[in-house]
Amino acid sequence: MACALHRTTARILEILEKVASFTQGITLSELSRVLDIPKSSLHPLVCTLAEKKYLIYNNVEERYYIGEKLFILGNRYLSNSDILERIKSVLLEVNEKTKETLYFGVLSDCDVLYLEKAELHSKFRVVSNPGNKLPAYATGYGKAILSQFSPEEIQEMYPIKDLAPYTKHTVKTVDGLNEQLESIRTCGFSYEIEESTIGIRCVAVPIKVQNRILAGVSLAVPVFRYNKEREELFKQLLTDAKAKIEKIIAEDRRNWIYS
Amino acid sequence: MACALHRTTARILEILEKVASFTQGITLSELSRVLDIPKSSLHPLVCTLAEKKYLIYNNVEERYYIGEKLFILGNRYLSNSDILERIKSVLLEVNEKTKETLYFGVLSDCDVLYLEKAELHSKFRVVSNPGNKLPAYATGYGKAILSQFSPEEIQEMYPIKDLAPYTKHTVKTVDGLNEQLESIRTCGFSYEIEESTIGIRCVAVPIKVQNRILAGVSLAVPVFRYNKEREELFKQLLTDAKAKIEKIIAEDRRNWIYS
DNA sequence: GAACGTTGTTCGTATATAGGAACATGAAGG
DNA sequence: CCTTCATGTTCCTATATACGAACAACGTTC
Repeated sequence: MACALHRTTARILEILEKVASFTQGITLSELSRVLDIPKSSLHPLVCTLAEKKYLIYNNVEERYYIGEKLFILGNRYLSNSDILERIKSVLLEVNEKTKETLYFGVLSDCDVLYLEKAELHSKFRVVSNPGNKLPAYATGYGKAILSQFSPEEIQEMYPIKDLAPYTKHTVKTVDGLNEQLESIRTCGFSYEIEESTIGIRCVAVPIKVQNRILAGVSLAVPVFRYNKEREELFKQLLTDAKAKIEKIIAEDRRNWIYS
Repeated sequence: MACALHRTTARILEILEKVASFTQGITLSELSRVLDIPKSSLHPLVCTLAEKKYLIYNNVEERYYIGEKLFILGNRYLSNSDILERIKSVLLEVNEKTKETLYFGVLSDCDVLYLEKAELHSKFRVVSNPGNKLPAYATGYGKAILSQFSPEEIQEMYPIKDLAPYTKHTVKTVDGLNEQLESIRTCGFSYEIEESTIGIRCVAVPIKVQNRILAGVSLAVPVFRYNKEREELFKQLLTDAKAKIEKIIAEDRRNWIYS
């Protein structure tokens, strides 16, 4: 796939992303400034985006918001493949047995992207929701996914020595991260103690396909419901879920290894 | 908002939508044919879309799939506004009391768009999922939303006399639909009996803001769990939920009426 | 193995679009 | 009331992009 980048296309995507990042909406002029694109160039673009409902233009406050069409298309990403549906049912099984929250996600650049979540309706704080990203090094299954990379590759991914701390328990250095990854490689499990969310611990496993780690499954538990016996149960259920999910992905006709 | 449409922007959106509609992926040439756009014009566009992860290009099968970025942006549509979060918690309350599935959605063109859903993990067939669209006339809360329009306006929305049947119980004519809408206007509730999904009945209420119906809430029940006593409970809970949701939306600073 | 199909890719120019400058509008400030 | 600072909108042309045609690389078919 040879790649001739296209300025206008890149701009449209920038517009969508920028508007989405402004929760309270953004005016045309403001958008022109932050993207460094002339207003007159932006104008027909945002008009078309609004016309097609990718953006919403609020006339009275003269601000653009993200539109419903992105929501509709975005959800196709999951519903197009029944794989994720089946993966979710595996998560639900574990959820029923443990009453704890399960996550399934993949690596997306240096972050981890939540795809599916299985939880009971709880009043507790949530770690995250599908569609969100968190730094891979700050999450249990993020580290599980990272564990496929050598210390050198990790160094490349994080050129700066110090990792931005997500909570006060987040691993702070690349060296520290590499130590943890080594331990994951030997025992097969990844642990996280309040590194992404205060009050929450995680146990996670990597999901391998064709000997490459593509995804991870994590079980998140409030610290006060965590103990050694339950940890054993979690690990057993996760090992079971891991096998099922790897089977689901392996059976799929679609090629998961692309470059 | 004056509108000068932009061809390239419209094309990019067409590409995204078309690729999303092909579950099993689509090749560049195929895309060129269905969109009637030259391959050479498409090429830099899809390259950029793939580069930015709005599409995924599978090298080995030479097919484009919908990418993760759309999923990420799409979910912002919901999470950007805490309104929907709060609306969902209202749905969850009703769900806990009834153990039945709740939907919240809005009108999108002539269809109804599911935004939120509250359900127990059940083995039952699902009516739909957030992000999906169904014909408004085939669903309980779709008809609740439609009930704000006069028979003349409905005629305009559905120029053809016969409505495409979704199931064998779907209302078949515009006149029949108008009769149902009249009854909704008088009693305040909308009923659906296996019109969108065989085996499922719905009771729904319209959500009014500034005297305009903007959305609807629906409670979906398997037919065998439906009876007159429960219907009374459903109607009472829905009336309660309706008031809460209308209050949530009314308190919001954001203008929900834009044109 | 030659002929035809498919795929993606490249190139040059005809054409559509980008963007500076100017304009219309309204709100805030002196 | 005039000025200043926002907003969105329009116009014209320099410029970037679209697209036909030709190409390369595979797979099938006869």
